[in-house]
Amino acid sequence: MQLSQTEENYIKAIYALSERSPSFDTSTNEIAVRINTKPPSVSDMLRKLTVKKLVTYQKYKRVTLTKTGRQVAIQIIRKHRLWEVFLHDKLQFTWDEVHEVAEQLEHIQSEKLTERLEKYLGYPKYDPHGDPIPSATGELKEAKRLMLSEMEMGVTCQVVGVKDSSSEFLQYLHQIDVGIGTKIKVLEQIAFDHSLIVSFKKGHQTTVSKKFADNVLVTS
Amino acid sequence: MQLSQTEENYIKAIYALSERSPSFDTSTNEIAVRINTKPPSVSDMLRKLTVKKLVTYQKYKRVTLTKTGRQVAIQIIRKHRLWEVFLHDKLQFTWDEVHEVAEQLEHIQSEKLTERLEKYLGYPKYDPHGDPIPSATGELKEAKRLMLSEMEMGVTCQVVGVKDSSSEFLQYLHQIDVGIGTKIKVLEQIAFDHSLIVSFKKGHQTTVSKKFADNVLVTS
DNA sequence: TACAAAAGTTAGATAAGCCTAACTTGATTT
DNA sequence: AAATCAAGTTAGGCTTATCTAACTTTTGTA
Ligand SMILES: [Mn+2]
Ligand SMILES: [Mn+2]
Ligand SMILES: [Mn+2]
Ligand SMILES: [Mn+2]
Repeated sequence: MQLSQTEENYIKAIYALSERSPSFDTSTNEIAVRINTKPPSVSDMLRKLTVKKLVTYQKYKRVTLTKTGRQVAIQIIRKHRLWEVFLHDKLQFTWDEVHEVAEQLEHIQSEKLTERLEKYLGYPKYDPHGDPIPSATGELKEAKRLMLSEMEMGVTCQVVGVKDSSSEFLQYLHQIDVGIGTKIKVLEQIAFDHSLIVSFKKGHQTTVSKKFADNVLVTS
Repeated sequence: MQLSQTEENYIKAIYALSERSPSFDTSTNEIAVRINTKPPSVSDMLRKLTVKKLVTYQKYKRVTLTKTGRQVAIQIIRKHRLWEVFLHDKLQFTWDEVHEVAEQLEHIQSEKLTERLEKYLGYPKYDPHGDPIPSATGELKEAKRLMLSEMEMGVTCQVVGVKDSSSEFLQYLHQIDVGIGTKIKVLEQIAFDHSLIVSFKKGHQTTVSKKFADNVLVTS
C-alpha cells in the first residue's frame, strides 16, 4: 500500500502512543499534541485510515492500529532507527542530531535500500538511543531497560537510551557529557525530592533530579 | 528558501532542459513532458516560481532560471549525485538502480548531511554515470563522459552508460560481455568505415562498428 | 499577409492536508 | 439524575498541486 508521508507520520504516532497505553489505544487529542496539529485534522485522518483498514476506530471512541497498521508502523520505525545508526556510526552525527534527519529519511521508499543499509551497518540491534531495531519481518525485541531512578543504590549501570527525546533533554545530556555507554553509579537518594547523587566514570560526582533520572534508561 | 519537493523537481527539470538549449531557456510543453504533467500545471507553477524569483518568465514566452534558481538546481543535483555514489559504492546498487532512489533522497533537507556524506564518500568528483558532482559552493565541472568513438587511441576508459537503450543494443552488449564498469582500450581506428579495434579487460580483442562506438558512453 | 496549427493560458473542478468556529457527545461531579 | 466540562466532530474555508475543456497568442507556412 502506497502511503503519503503524512499518513506514515500519523501511523507512527498512533503506534507510539498506543504502545505506551495499557489498552493499546490512543485518542484524537493525544495524537494532535504529538504531531503538532489540531484535533479536527486528526479526526479527518482517522476517517481516512479507517477506510484503508490501518486503524480500528469509531467516532468519539479511542483508536487502535489494525494488524496491518502495526506492521506499517514497525517498518517505518525500522527505517528510522537504521538511518539513525547510519548517521551516528558512519557520518559522526551526535546523539541529539540524528533524530530530525531520520524523521525525513524514514519515508524513503525502497525495500532494497533498507535491506542493503541494514547489511552495510552490520545488522545492528539497537539504534543510538538504545531502542531496538525491528527485523525485516517485523520482529521487535523488548529492550530490558530500567529508568535510572529505579536502580538500586551502589550498583553501576550503563546508559542505553532515553525516554524523552526532546532536543532540550538531549542537549542537556550532551552538556553534562552523558551518552550511550556512559557508566553511572547511584550513590544516594534524597528523600525530600527523590533527586539522586550519582557518580559518572572516575568518581566525578553530581546530583540529578527525579525527572532526569526518570528519563535516562539504563541496563545493569 | 524553503521549497516543496514539487517545486524542487520543477527547478531541476528547468535546469536540465535549459542547459541543453543554446539559449539557456525552455518551454512549458517541454517541462510538462519531462516531469510527466500537463501544460496547465506547468503554467501555474511558472507563475509561482516567478513570484519567488527563481525563474524569469513572461506568459507565452520561454522560461529561464534566475541566478538563484540555478543555484538551487545545482544544490539538488549535488545531493542527487552524492546519493548515487553512496548507493553505488557503499550499498552495491547497480548503475541503473541508483537513479530512482536518488530521486527521493535528493530532497532530504540537511546541509550537514550533504557535507558529511560528501566527506564520507571521499569527495567524489563524478557520479556512477560519469556526471560531475557540483561542489558545496556550486562549482560544476564539465561532464567527463565521451562516446567511445571519441576516445584517443591507446587510452583505457570505462563504460558508464549508453545512448541507445533499445533491447537490440543491450542484448548485443550483453552478448559480447560489455556492461557498466567494463574497461576498454581503443587500439586502432579503421579509416574506411571508422570501425574500432578495441581490447576488453585482459587483452581480449574485438572490432566494433562506428554505430556501436557512438552509442557507448565512457569516462577516461 | 492571412490563417491554420501548435503552443500556452485561463476557468473551473478535485483531492490532500490543514485550520478556526460552532456544535455534539460522553464523562465527571454534585 | 442533572448539570457541567472536556473531548471530539462537523462545517466551511484555505493552500498546494493536479486535471480537462475552452480560450488566446504565437508561429510558420501557403
Ligand atoms: Mn517522519
Ligand atoms: Mn532513536
Ligand atoms: Mn526528485
Ligand atoms: Mn546520475
